[in-house]
Amino acid sequence: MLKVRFAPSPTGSLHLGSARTALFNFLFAGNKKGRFVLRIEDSDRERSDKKLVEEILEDLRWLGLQWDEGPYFQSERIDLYKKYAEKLLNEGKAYLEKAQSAKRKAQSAAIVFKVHPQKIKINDLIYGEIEFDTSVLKDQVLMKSDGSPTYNFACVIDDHQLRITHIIRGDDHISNTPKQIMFYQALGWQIPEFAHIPLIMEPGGGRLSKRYGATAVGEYRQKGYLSEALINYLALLGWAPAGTREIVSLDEMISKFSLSKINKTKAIFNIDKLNWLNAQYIKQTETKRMVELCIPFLRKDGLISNDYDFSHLEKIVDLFKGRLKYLSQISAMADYFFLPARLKYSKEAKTVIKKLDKEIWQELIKRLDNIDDFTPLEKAVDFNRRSLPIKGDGGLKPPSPQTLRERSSPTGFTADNVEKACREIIAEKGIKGAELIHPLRAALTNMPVGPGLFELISVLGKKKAIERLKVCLATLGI
RNA sequence: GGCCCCAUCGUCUAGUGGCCCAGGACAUUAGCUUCUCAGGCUAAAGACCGGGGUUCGAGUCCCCGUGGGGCUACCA
Repeated sequence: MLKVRFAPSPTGSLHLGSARTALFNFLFAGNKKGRFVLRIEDSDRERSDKKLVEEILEDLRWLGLQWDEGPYFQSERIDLYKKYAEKLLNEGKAYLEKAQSAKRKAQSAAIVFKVHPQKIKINDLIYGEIEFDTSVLKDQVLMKSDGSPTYNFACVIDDHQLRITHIIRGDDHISNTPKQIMFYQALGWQIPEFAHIPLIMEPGGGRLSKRYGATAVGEYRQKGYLSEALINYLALLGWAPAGTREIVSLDEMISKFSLSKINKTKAIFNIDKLNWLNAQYIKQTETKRMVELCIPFLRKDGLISNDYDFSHLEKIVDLFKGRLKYLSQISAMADYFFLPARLKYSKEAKTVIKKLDKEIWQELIKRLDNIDDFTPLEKAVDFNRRSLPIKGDGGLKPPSPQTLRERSSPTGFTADNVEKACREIIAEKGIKGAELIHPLRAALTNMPVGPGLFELISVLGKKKAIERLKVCLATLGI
């Protein structure tokens, strides 16, 4: 049975580079119908944090990288490491070394592995043949004097015990491989296959670090990246499916995945391309799901409360779906749909608004007001019948006129009708479209940019639109 | 310093000796679309690190140089 593992250490949040390592393990296991094991390398008690473990698990689940087995914790397996270290000690393959410094005086001795000179050759599934000479290596500590195992030793014991067949990890571990192979040899264990994947670098060169920007998966989630987009981007960094398509689903990646297609070159992280991919995914996503994804951001920014109107949100989100790079942008882009009429305008907005004559403003309000906001009654009844989620039509109570009015679809106040009204004024007053449209946008949104104005007004609704225009004109003394 | 790894447009990559005067994507620039921005569409610009070999033929194989990265902990 083919088995791989992902073994993060909880000394920090899940890093993008680690996430990519997890992804490649996941893809390989999926492609080969093997098992994907999760192991937490928390043998360094001082630097490990329980809270971070939970966070890492959550990030992995969010990414859709569900493991088949585990998580195992190294901290719970100390006896195991000790047992094998003592075995090597008894066989004369390791020796005790008394602590040198005064600081470690009270502690017991470390168990140190005796390194014998030899040539070790590995056949890396990505890099190919690599040869090492162990004569340049110092003797290796197995168990520290505080009783905890060193990384390389614990790693070997665990990978063997867990029957890991393929070790896929970052290429910063290449130099650790010969050390680990010596342990496998000394213990008489079968050596697994190795595949080292290149690290992710930051634009200036050097490992991707906080200096550059967000490096933790959680930060991208919080900013409103879709997990599919992040996965897609990470996969594309160092691996390319056949063909020229860039947007690839997780299932497709699994079926097409192959370790031999992974590049040996380290890849530089590029936020622009991630943004582009994320925008593509946002555009593709069904509006209903987009609303659900946006709700937490709108709530966090205090724009909606518990009793939001889902169908209205759908219309708003639809307006911005094609313009978002990531979800958290929605609040700043769409806040005017949620906030009360504006009393303060930017200098630029004021200037634009004042360019339109008072009488045109008045005419505009009149025309908008003349657009019928409600569906004829019969249609409204139909609409309600279809939309009320009550089983068995027979038991349906006729809605009150009040409910009917509230629930009726505002089919009259459409983008088309709003545009018609505006175009009429434009034609009658002999002005250019932009001369009316820009001030109107500024008055309604205080923004120089945004979605198509007529659609925007339609979604804003007749009542709100007119109220805002009136408040605006009063405030600016027009 | 020692050991190990890597090297195609600014970035991610395709390319496994002839299909490559090197293809795609992001970013950039220009045009079109339009009420703005975004988007969409079209086009342009842009790379085989350098030097030696091998071969009829090299981005592709070998060597050297240069550059980048990793390891060199009782960190993982």
